Amino acid sequence: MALATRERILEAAGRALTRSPNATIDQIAAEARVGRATVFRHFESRAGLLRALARRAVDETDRVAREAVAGACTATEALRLVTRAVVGVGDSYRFLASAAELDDEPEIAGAYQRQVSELADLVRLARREGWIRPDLPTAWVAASIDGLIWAACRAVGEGELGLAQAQDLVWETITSGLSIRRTRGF
Amino acid sequence: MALATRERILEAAGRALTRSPNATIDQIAAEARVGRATVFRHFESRAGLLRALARRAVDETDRVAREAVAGACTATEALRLVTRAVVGVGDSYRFLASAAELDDEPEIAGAYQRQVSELADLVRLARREGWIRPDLPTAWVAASIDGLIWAACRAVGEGELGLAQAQDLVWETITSGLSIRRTRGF
DNA sequence: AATTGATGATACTCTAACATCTCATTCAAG
DNA sequence: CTTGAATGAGATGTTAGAGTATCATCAATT
Repeated sequence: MALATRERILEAAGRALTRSPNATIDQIAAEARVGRATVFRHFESRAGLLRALARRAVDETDRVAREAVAGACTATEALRLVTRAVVGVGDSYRFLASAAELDDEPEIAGAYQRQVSELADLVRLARREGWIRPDLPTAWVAASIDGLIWAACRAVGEGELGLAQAQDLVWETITSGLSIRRTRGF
Repeated sequence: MALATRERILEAAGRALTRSPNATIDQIAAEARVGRATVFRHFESRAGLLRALARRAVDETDRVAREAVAGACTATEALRLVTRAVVGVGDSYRFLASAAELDDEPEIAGAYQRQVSELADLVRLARREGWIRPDLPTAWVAASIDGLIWAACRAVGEGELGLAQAQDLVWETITSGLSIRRTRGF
């Protein structure tokens, strides 16, 4: 049952670290209903566990994002699908936000940078398709999409919104904003 | 010069904790160009320092938000001014995002809850004025404004955007979203 | 010049959490 | 039933960082 145990520990670590980013090995072990020693049998150290967990989140995000891009004809459609997909797996990487230790991990930090810049690339393509407002800098468009995805993941995690609802709302907001449309801005 | 020193330590702590949320007292003291002992002369403990810093951020945010509300005739205008104002002081509370220790401080956690619910109140009022899209839940509107404010503060902190520019962009995005307007959405 | 208060440097203690090790137990496979 | 791998429990070592205490120094006031 080695694999199942490892998986249980990772899931428990995700939950525990989302609740409190400084969760100790003891707390994680308790959350996984596992002896503390067992955690060290599966992961060389706390840092190793964090690394594995982060790698998992990055990989899963990459996977669903690539699937989404593959299923889209236009960059705009890809952006929509990627956004939906990332909100969908957001739970698995919410803990990353406050995992300060991971800044020292070049692999993880690099992967995050890559994902952000891939999002910016997508934005640039959508801009060429004429879908992005020309008056908004690409950096801001990417940043605000990121911000809205985070807001949605948090709201889902807090139980304020359902997942499907949150996925719809994020794209609606990206597309049209929060205020009612007028023929001319107020 | 006790006051000036205390202030120096608080500012340095803000910088250090924004960089790395688990910054040690030594690192904070070094950042403030101050002896480690001096930190303990001004703050009873690390938790006390964190508390003081958080209180400061909460108070400053409250102050500028109230000023903004006072200077507005409509709830919609108040929402706009509050958003600008909070982005303006965002630097002083960026460290709060990853300060896990503060979840245990009822005073701070409560103040944050209050601010969030005050934002929701403002959203409800703006909704009555007919400015908020009726199809979006209030919780989501508040959450996404929060998310966009965070995105703006981060972008400013990273040097990707200027402060004034970020303040404009946040409101533009809240109002109209990121895509070009069409008479009928696609 | 003497006094006072704030500071810096340093040495020290203490604790929480990491990490290792041992041993008894469990449980599935043969 | 036996065997062996995985586990749980707990004892032990180790270290980083919090917090305390002391003393010399410096600057401002008198």
